[in-house]
Amino acid sequence: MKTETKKPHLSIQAFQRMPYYLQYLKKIFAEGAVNISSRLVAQHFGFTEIQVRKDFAAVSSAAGIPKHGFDVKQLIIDIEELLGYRNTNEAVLVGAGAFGSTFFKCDSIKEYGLSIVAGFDINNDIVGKQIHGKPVFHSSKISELCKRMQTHIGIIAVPSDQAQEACDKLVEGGVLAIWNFSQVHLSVPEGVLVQNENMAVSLALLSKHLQDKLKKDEVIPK
Amino acid sequence: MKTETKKPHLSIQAFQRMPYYLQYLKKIFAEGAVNISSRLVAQHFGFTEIQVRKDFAAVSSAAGIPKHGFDVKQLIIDIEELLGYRNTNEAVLVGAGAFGSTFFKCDSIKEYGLSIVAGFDINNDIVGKQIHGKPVFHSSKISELCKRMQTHIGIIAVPSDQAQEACDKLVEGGVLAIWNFSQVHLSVPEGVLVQNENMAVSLALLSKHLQDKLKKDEVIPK
DNA sequence: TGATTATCGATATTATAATATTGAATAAAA
DNA sequence: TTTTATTCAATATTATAATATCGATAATCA
Repeated sequence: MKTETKKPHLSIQAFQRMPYYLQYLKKIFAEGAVNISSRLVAQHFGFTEIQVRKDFAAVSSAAGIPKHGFDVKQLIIDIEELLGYRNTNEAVLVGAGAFGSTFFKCDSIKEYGLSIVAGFDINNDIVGKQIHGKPVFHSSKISELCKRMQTHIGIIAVPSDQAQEACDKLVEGGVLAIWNFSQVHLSVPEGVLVQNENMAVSLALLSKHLQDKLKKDEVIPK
Repeated sequence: MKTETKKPHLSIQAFQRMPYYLQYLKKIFAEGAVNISSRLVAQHFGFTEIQVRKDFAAVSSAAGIPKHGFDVKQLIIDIEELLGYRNTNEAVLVGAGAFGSTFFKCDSIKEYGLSIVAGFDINNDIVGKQIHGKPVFHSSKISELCKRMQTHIGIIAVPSDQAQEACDKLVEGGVLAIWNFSQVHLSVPEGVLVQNENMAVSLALLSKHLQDKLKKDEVIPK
């Protein structure tokens, strides 16, 4: 009898932990592990085991077994399914300069189901050329080409003052998800997702921790 | 009489919004704005005005004035102070290959108070050379040189299977904050911060949104 | 076969963050 | 000077996520 367990709600936070679980599970599976307990997983990541159990319960089709733990292989299948690494998504890149063009040669992107099919830029030195085998068009063509190619993902790697304009063109071209590497907030209509990758935010967190730490050690030296 | 307002607690979420506020405030200040109301800021970012007021209250030394709003210049000063953009932090880069070396030429990093002073790698083709004027040493020297240079920030840009080892060496060298671009969880002793920059996580979020969106539009076409 | 123990799932509690409500303050207009 | 519109601050509420508690289950061992 198949006990089709109703999956609990998966929070955004939990969703973001999934790639980490997946990477770890794949590693221990390759090393021969068949079962894994929530306690061991929790120890590895520094989480609580309750959290790990809840996370697994929210994605897994098979329940854990007392004294045995969870089926590693099944978990891998379920998480890969959830993350959608199977189906490949096509994306375009806006801003193919020094920073942006690194995306063309970045292999790990492919691994996670993203394929960059074209680049756009306003610099005439690179427009019309190919970078790592991918064509670079002028930015004025963004909407037109996105529509024609049915592309739904856009990567923004242009300077901040050009980001909103690039974003608008992508949206006009039917793009539904934007990976934003500029440092500005992007306004988009409802239904379009902006995923921000903001260096300034990360650096602020690093810098704050460091300042707090150094100040503390100064006052209370061991 | 100076009303020294006791600042409310600043949540991590709120802290991460600060770089966005700062960028926006600087822009409107350059355009001549002296005061700004929480409503306008909220509109720009798609936040609620209550949230904006709370965020500002948590960092600003000056309260907002009814009918006038907040002093733009004062906010800029307060947020810059909070984020620590004034003082520069020195960092080392582990993994100076195709991806890692882009950090050397990345200008925006400097702007946010980070200066990369050296790189490390295990590839003998680049060890001993200079990339964009910065020396690249062999990875076996990480701890030793970090100690000598008193560096407290490390950037990890090596393949996943080498990340934990690199991390350990940095920690041994006295590094207190690690910017992790690998896709694995890093174990560190208490007191050391790991800031993850995980492409897999972002791509998962993008991919999920897209799948949900496309599936929905398929079922309920407009 | 029965006791033991590791591990699970479900429910309850607490912590954190976002939003709604209310009343007060202030600049500008009447 | 009084009124009005706007915007603020403080408190209360709700939403979200993390953690703690407890009873149940299944493999192991006596």
